[in-house]
Amino acid sequence: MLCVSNGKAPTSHDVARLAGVSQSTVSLVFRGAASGRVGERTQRAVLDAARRLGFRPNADARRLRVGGPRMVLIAVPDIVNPFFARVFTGARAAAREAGYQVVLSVQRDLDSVAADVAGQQIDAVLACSLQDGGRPLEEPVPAVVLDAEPPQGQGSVRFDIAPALTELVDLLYRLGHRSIAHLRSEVRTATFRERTEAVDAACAQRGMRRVHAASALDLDGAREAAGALLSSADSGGRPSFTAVVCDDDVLSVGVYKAAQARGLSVPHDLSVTGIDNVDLATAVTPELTTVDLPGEELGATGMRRLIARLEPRGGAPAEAAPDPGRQDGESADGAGGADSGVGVRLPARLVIRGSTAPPADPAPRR
Amino acid sequence: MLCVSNGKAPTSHDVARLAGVSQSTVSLVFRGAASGRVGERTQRAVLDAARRLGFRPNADARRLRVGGPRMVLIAVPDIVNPFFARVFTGARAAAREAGYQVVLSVQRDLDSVAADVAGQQIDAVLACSLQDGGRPLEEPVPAVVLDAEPPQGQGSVRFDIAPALTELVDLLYRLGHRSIAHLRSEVRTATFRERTEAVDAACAQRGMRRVHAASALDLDGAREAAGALLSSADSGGRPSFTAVVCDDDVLSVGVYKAAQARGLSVPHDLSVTGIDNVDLATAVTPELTTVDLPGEELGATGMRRLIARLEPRGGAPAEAAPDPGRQDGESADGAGGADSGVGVRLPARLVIRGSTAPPADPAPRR
DNA sequence: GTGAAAGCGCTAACAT
DNA sequence: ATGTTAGCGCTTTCAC
Repeated sequence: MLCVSNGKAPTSHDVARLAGVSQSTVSLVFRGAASGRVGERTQRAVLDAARRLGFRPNADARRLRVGGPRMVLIAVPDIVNPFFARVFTGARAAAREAGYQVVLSVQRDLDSVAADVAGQQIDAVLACSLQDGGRPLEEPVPAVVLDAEPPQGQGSVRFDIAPALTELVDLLYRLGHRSIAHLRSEVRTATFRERTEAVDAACAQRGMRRVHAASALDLDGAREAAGALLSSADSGGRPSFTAVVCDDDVLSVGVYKAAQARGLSVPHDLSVTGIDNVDLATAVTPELTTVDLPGEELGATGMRRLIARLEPRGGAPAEAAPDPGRQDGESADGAGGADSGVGVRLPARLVIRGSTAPPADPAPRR
Repeated sequence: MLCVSNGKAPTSHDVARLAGVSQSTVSLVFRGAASGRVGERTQRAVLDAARRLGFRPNADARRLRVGGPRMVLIAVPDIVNPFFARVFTGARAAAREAGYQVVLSVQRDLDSVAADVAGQQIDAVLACSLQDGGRPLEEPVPAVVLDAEPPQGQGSVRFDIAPALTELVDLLYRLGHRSIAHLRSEVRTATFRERTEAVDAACAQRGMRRVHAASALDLDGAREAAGALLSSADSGGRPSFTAVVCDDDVLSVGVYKAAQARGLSVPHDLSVTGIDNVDLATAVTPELTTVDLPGEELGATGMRRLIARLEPRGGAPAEAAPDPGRQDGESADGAGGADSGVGVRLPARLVIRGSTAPPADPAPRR
């Protein structure tokens, strides 16, 4: 390719000059609007010149002119985590369906997300599972948060996890468990606080004993935490509890591992449960009783709500107030335009599998 | 917020008018270049007017003027698959380190990727695991492909998987296995063809018998395929092989499940191996002997090579040929500028865990 | 300290 | 069938 190498990328003007045509002809050819308007020979000449220069139309200039499709940014803390990947997938599908472009931002703190928003032409933000305590996003960008406390009047979609967790504790109770452990996540977000509250409440209501431990959300951390938990024995070298309720499927697998290392069998010696229902849950033996969290649906629902806010009414409101100098006074309240029902909850569903069973007899086994 | 609602987004001009200043002052304020140049009062007035109008600077216009940071697009077929997520993560990290922005494209076919490339201002493409047979990307965008046949002179980074697989088969051989099954992926990409070739060659070399089956890359498909494989029994209701080599960890879990359903114990009755070394591999019992595929490293290496091609030399070549009319003649060869060593291979490593053991005695167990 | 003016590369009327 | 022209919204000298 003919490398101009004067440091700047070739423009349609350069192509026009090389091809011996005007710049607008180049534009016509590259937009595909050339059929019937530009001659065969000319088109070929343009394409040829473009190839030789390595010309690529400047997308920024094009968008500045025509106004590109709307873009929404989806922020998740960790795309390797299958749960977030599913949320992203669901949100992305809903966005595309509505004709929106999607950009992904993998970022833990809100400030970095804000930077990404400023750097690109973002029309709205869908933020998943952000740490508590962040301010909303000082920019006036419509946003909805997923799986987190709604920062202001921002709109949120979360799981309604308490009923399923109550049901889960009740299942354990009916199986005969009277003392359980709760392996919690160290992460301090709203959803995990809610899980703790739900488990605590359900136990209290049934008069069940309950001990705690917290762990990082990975296999190694979970194994370690679970090991410590199981070692806190009191009755003849066996733990004081007969079931472990975990905040996440990964934690449950850690418990499996720790139990196994101690010669405890799941579910015979120890019942275990998780939350999430990822692939792991059916890969392990016995398969894990868990609470299904439909991630795709969370993402899709959030995205639909966000888009609904972006497109105020059914049609385009033909009313125009061409006087831009008018005042409105009140700007303190509802900067984002609070719509009805800020804060939707999606049902979580208990999935019963083989990891829960009646507790073993006091007689030591093995 | 004072909603102008004439259909168009407010511009810096609108803000200027409302604030009673000139447009360039608004620009100064919004770039933060205002300190010492614009008065306190004026700044406040500008910010205020902006807030009331809901003004957000147009990123496209800004980039058109200033020339934004370079962007590279990373294309993967499925972001929920943890392997691709890891590749993306590695590539993204390498890109950011070099000051590049990253956009993700989750797309199976190359044409959709091309559309994404055209829609945004993309300077380069990193494409992972694309289906065979696609043309390179007709646009003159520098690209490198990951885990796939390099389409042209495009540059590629792949795993060198054959040595580890040979080592794996050899391990099985030394443990006493003489007849194995190979559970392959249905997906017909270069990497899976190579896996088959490596396994076949290693078996042939050692005079081991080998049967085949193919499966979709998910748990259900794998369970089914593995079930069929195990049912193809010949000697007293037991399969004719004593080990199953799988193209992917997920397939291995399917074999675990199918074996379990038939009362076969892993590794006692059946040795099983995988490829990938995802979380699943250590979650199952016994832990899976597998071939580790460092996804992050694949992504990072590919991205570094791509960026190296984007930045030709150490410094900026001050030489300028201001005559744009000059010809160069040859454009047929090396359109992308083939650099040394198109086609890097990253080592894959055998990880031995508990799922491989000597085959059981002919005497039926259980 | 603030404003006027010249583009960035492209598109879309409107001429020719 | 092709060329001319006027911007899109912003940044950035250079005057005042």
